[in-house]
Amino acid sequence: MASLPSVVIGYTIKPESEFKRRTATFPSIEKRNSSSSYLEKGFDALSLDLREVESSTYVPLLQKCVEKNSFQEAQIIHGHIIKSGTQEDLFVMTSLVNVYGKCGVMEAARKVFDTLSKRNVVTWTSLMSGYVHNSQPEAAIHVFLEMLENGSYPTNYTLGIILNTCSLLYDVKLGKVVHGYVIKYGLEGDTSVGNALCNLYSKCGGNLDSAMRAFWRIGERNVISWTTIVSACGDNGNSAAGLDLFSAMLEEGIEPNEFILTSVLSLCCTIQATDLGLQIHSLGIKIGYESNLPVTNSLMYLYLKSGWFSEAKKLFDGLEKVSLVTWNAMISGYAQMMDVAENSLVASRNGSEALNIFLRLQRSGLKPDLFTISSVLTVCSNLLALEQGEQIHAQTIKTGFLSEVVVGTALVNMYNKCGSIKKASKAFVEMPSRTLISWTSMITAFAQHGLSQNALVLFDDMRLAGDRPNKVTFVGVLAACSHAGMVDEALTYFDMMKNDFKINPIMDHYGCIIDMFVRLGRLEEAFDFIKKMEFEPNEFIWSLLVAGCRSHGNLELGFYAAEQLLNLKPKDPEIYAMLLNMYISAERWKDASRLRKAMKDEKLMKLKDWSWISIKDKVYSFKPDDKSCTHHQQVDILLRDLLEKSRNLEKNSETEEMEDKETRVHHSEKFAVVFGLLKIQKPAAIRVVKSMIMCRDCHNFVKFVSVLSEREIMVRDSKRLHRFVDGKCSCGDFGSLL
DNA sequence: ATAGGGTTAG
Repeated sequence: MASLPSVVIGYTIKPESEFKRRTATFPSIEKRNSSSSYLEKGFDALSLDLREVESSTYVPLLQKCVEKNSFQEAQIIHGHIIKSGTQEDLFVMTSLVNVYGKCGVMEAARKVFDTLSKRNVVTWTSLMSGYVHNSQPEAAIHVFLEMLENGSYPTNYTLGIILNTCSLLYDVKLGKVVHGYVIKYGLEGDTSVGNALCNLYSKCGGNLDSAMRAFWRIGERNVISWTTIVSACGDNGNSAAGLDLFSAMLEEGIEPNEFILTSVLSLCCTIQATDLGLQIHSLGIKIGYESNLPVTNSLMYLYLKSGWFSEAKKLFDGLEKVSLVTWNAMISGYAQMMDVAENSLVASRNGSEALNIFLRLQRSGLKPDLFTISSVLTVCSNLLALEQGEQIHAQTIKTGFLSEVVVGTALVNMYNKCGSIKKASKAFVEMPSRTLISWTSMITAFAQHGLSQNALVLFDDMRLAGDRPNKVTFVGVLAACSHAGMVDEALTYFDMMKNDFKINPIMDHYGCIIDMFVRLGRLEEAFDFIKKMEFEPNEFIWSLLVAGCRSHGNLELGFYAAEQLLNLKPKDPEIYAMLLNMYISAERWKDASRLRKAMKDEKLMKLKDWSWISIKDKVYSFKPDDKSCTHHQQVDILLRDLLEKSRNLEKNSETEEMEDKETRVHHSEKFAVVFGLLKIQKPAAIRVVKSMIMCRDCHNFVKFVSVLSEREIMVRDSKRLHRFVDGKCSCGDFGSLL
């Protein structure tokens, strides 16, 4: 490879006078028309009668094989060609090289090529194209050099392929050398060269402007040019520009095909331009792509991302054939729905459904790819289904997607969310390469587990590795400082983010700082910081302050913050319950009973309390005071026993509440945790997901159980993850609690 | 006869 540029330069450098920006004249290439009745009937090479085929039919027949991607049929036609003595026909043999390459069998393509007694530039170009098509850019370059040595001159098509080879190699430098050659020969306006240049600059230059320049220099932009620039916009984070270009294309009267429709729909998906997507859907129907699979897949992604689940399901049900992308769309769609589900029961159903679809996909005989795996791992993290996640991990070791960054990052997240920081960091260390997102995931994981020092060291490593942190990375870094109470460091990083990296703080950054002050009991400073924010504090910010004020006994500020919460979410039963508990612990009985009456009148007493626990491949869900579960009696006995023991232990420190503990309704997580104790063998941890925030009583209870049972217990509630070990919770008792 | 496409992680 090292010698390559000089060879290319050696080839291109000629006396100045020879260039003069002439339009290249290429050796004229004979054109030939052919037609055949076989093609109209739709053909099947297996039933071809050799005697009926004329040599002029071979080329279109082989063309059909390319469309059908049928290596087998191409081989049969190859047999016919040999028997009929047509193997000296350059057109036919070039087609054959092309077909074999397109079917992914480069050995066959090369073999045919090597037997040829004469070749022209199209034959060489076809072979190169085959190597590019099969991700063997080095081989393509090699063929190019061979071609030059053989005295053939490249055409615009050859140069296009060479430029695509440069894209595959991420070799912009070599690409620019070729670009120079293109300019000298005045070929920038050529469609295939221009398309390839546009592709080169967007794919590996990361330079949308250069891509745009190349695009607008094309004399006759075809639908491929437009597709290239439209997806370039998407790749470079300017989806809106891509959508504008698409309408510009329509105005130029160029008819869209399935490729540009899918590209443009994917842009709609990234910026959630659902309305525009709808219009494109109807356009697609109008011009005959209603049952086109890739277009339908893209529409499904769009609708699922927009939460239009029934539309997506309609499309899915209407499909006669599905592809892996279809399954992936459905799985990632269900995974996304988990995040926005109204309660955790719905979320768990979505998760189970996603895993179900994963099973159906595998039964259908298709092989999952890296996108499938990363989606399924995300589902496992949301379900806290460590066992399932580990199984997928094991499966991935076999299928070989483990080296993919996307999969590695999904593994880090899965292990982290399931509470296993050791396995998360093992997965991280084993990744062959890392992206900004991988680093960020691991930094955040360390921060969440209270391993602040590790998080900050990793942040330095990341910068040493040359990756630039973004706003999410800083959320992790600030969370690490907050957890460790490192006030000076936190403020330094906060300034570094703003000044050195020019990142404007988002709500989450303020959240970390405020959380830090709150944990330290520096409530006034927390409040000052809230007042300094350039936007209105959200629910998360106020609930941090409420939690801190309760723990540190600043009632006045606490009630103020709770009021702000109620302003933001006026009818939220969770906030009312929290306020009620605050009145009770402040012994403001009058306020408490007034509030309780208001809650009854407004029907705000009903909390959406669900918990669930995932064991093996099943998800078990629980309601408050649940008597419906399968092992109700055993759960009930053990729960009573544990409650009894915990009461004895804390008898003295207990503050009397209005409700009688004997008759009170128990929240769902108690049942889920006890069920876990019964069903999950030691020493495995117990992982429970809960739909609302934990209350103090349950928090204390689980702390106690973690001591008594000597088990690690995790409860992920609607606000944060609580990890109980030896009677201590990772939230440091500063998590917002009811 | 040679050129192009869709999903993705915090």
